[in-house]
Amino acid sequence: MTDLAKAYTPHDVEGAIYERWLAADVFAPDGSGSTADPDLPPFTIIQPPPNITGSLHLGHAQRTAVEDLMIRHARMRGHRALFLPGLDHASIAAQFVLDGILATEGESRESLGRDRYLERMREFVATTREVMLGQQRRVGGSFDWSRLRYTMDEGSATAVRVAFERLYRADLAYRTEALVNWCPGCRTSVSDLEVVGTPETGTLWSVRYHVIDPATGRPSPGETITIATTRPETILGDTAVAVHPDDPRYTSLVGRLVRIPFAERDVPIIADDVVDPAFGTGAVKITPAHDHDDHETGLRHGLAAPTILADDGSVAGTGTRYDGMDRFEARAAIVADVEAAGDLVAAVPHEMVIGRCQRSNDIVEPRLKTQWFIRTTPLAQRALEATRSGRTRILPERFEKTWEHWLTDIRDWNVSRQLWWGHRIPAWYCPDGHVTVSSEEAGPDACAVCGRAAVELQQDPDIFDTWFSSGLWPFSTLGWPDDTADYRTYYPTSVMETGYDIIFFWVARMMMLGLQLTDREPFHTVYLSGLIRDPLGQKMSKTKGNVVDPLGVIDEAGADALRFALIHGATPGNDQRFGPAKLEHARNFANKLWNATRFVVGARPATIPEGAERRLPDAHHLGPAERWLMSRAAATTKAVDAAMASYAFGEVTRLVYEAIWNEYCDWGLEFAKVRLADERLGQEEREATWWTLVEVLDTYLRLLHPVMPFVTEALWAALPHRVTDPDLLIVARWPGVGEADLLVERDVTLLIDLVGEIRNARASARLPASDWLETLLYVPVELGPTFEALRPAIERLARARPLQRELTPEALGAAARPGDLTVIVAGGQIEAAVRPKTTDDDAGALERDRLTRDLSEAEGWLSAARERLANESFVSRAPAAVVDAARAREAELTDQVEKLRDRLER
RNA sequence: GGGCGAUUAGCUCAGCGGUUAGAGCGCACGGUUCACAUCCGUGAAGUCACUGGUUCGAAUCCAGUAUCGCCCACCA
Repeated sequence: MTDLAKAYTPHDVEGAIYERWLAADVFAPDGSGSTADPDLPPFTIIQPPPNITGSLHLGHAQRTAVEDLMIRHARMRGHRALFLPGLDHASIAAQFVLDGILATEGESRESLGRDRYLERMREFVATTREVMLGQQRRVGGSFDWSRLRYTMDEGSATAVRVAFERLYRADLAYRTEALVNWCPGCRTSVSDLEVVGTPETGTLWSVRYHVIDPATGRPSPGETITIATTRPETILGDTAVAVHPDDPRYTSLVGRLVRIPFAERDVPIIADDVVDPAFGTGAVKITPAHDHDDHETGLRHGLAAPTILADDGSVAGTGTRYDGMDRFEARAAIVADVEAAGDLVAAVPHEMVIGRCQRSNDIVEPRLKTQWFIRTTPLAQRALEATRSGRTRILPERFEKTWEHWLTDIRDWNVSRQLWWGHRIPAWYCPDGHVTVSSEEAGPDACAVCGRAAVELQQDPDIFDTWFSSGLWPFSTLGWPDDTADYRTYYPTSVMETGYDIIFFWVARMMMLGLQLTDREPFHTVYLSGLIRDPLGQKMSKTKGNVVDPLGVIDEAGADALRFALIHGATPGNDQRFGPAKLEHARNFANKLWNATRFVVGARPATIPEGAERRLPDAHHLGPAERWLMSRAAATTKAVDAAMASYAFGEVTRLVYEAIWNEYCDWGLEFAKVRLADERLGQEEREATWWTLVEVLDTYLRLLHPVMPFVTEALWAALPHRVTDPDLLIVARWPGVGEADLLVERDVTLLIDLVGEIRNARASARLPASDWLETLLYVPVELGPTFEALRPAIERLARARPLQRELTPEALGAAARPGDLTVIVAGGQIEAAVRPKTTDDDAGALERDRLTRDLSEAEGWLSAARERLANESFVSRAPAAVVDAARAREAELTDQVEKLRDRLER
């Protein structure tokens, strides 16, 4: 049982509660503690698996908070809610981390060799994996830990092999020599997505090539063609010079040969449309093995494509003195040599976009390699159909445009990586070059083409892009390719929540692979969160040192506060800044809730025994405040349901925050305090009041639970429960929408306004806050019963006592004295005269100031309202309800102005 | 070169066709009333970036402009 005598300390509350949930086995949808209704469809979220070598950052915490919110809501609604946790082996990222550690030990990938390196990686990963999992627990994610998965576990390995084999058989995976993005720093190819275009100022060198005299086969004196290049080292790989076919400057040279410096190779001058005559010199060197455009050009013209770079980015195989130099060293040397030869025509600064490796920041070199590719166009077509048909929805909707654009122009996906940590590509090659793809764990028995024995086959040394296994995540985690019970029950999943920054990397790949391999959309909704930024709006990064550790935040303010802060005021797809102010706001809210509950529990009338079974408040004994509370709870529940249905989670927190703080605590508890202490009331009334507080608080705890699971669970335990309630809030039912009582809402709102106006009048006149002041007041007959029921509370909240009620406005006017403060609520529906203990000129002047201010304000609104109603089109075209409301408003303002004028003239 | 987003109170952000545009923080003034000073009360503070248009009515819809940010793109 939660000890409410103590002050709220999140740390004490949270640790114990997670253990209770685990012990009760409520996380698994089929766990012993589940209260799910098997007739309802299941609700599944497969969490984007965090990197196994990483540590939790705010982005992870946000992800878990949002996903867990949806999961807990679905669970309370009675769905079998599966929140499947996982870890990603993060091939290249993990190797990057481990390589850094090895470097400090004087070791390297090469020094260890593949087997020892992988052994070392497995040890490393074994130590890091628990860190991330423990952190996910602290955030409060209600994961089904019994279904924990890992992208390098056996299930994933099988899924990867089977997926690849099926793609191969469907001719959607192919092996070919192609230009790939090579990162010399990482010694692997990377996908187009991992190349980051970086604007930089380079140099555009103009170099004179010598044209060959066909008669002598030697450079013709005086005949040259000047090419422009930003990468002079690639001269060594040139196999042509291209000009535009319609460029008159070069027409005569087309078809001639030109000598490539240093390489001493004579290559043709060709004509091709790709050349822009206006750029540079209008003549382009063609290096088919190291440039995307040139590669295409080379294919069109049947050019050779010599590779001039080694894996580490050094020049190799050119037979020149540059062999062995790093590419940038070679560049400098070549420029110097060209200049020495008198062939450097110009060198001008040039703004350009350089492709850098997302991981190592090294400059990526296009390079020819024989690798595996996924044929994406047919897959993308199906993915596009999924969103176009609405079978899968992307939120916020605007990202569908980005999605469309990318999938429409998609290029084939290079999935081979020359790394070690990851899933080995299940392709074997026989000495004759035949390819055998097999999903068998032990590999094929024989070459699929020529039947050579397995011993003669060599497996491809490469591994898959880490996103290949991630792309299978929604179904590989549920047992696919086997037709398991989990797969049948929980696939397709429901919502895929992730950051918009990996929509292509991951979401698109899951969609493409999911549709191809399972024939279903892997989820019906993609919810894209924004990124978390620091208080200055900068992206959080280790190098900037502005990364916030969620665990530190949780230690300080609690996971509930962290979750609330991350969800409150955020909208999907929009970045949000995160700082101490938001966290403090959230923690204060948790504290408020704690104290409110403490009050309710402590306010139990003595006639109700401790531990009494929950009772619905007896409708006959409810006062207006109680009915108001119940009606407001119904309205809030309805609004929260609407917000949940539209994934407006920031709106959910706003609604519940306001209902709890500004309605329940500010007014509900204050009204109740008076009524619970009112000796003139019967036992039934006092009990009904208390049961109302319990009932409404119970509703709000349920509504808030998905956002702040720990504190709500702890507090709920301190409230009496219904017989049908489970032991834990996490598996309790989401509240139904109760009945609205609009009449009582209107009346109570008026009386709340009255208290506010009296307080305002007193504060404006600078009367001591603690004074009880004699007050005369007029309340219309129809409001009478409500007023009388709340009179003791109004007296106390307004510190207005004695409170003398007059029967008519005229009687009030006659009884009021000069010096009394004038209070007019809602155009005079309620009026009051508050009598200061002493009158002085200062107070009188302040009072006149206030009334004058009120008057001019009211006059402004009134003239606006009249203008509006004077507009013929408004009256005839606007909906009747709007016009009626405007008329009522005008009438009210007219009264207000009249009364204020009257009062000021006296 | 395309595309997207943002621009609302001093700051951080909600709101995205209907009376007087909201919150938190900050600010000013006042509070030791038995849930909470992680609190309570009162208040000040905004031509909703700009220009046009649609509409009875626009912060909200449309078009354009400006500034900032992001994504995509093979011009050497």
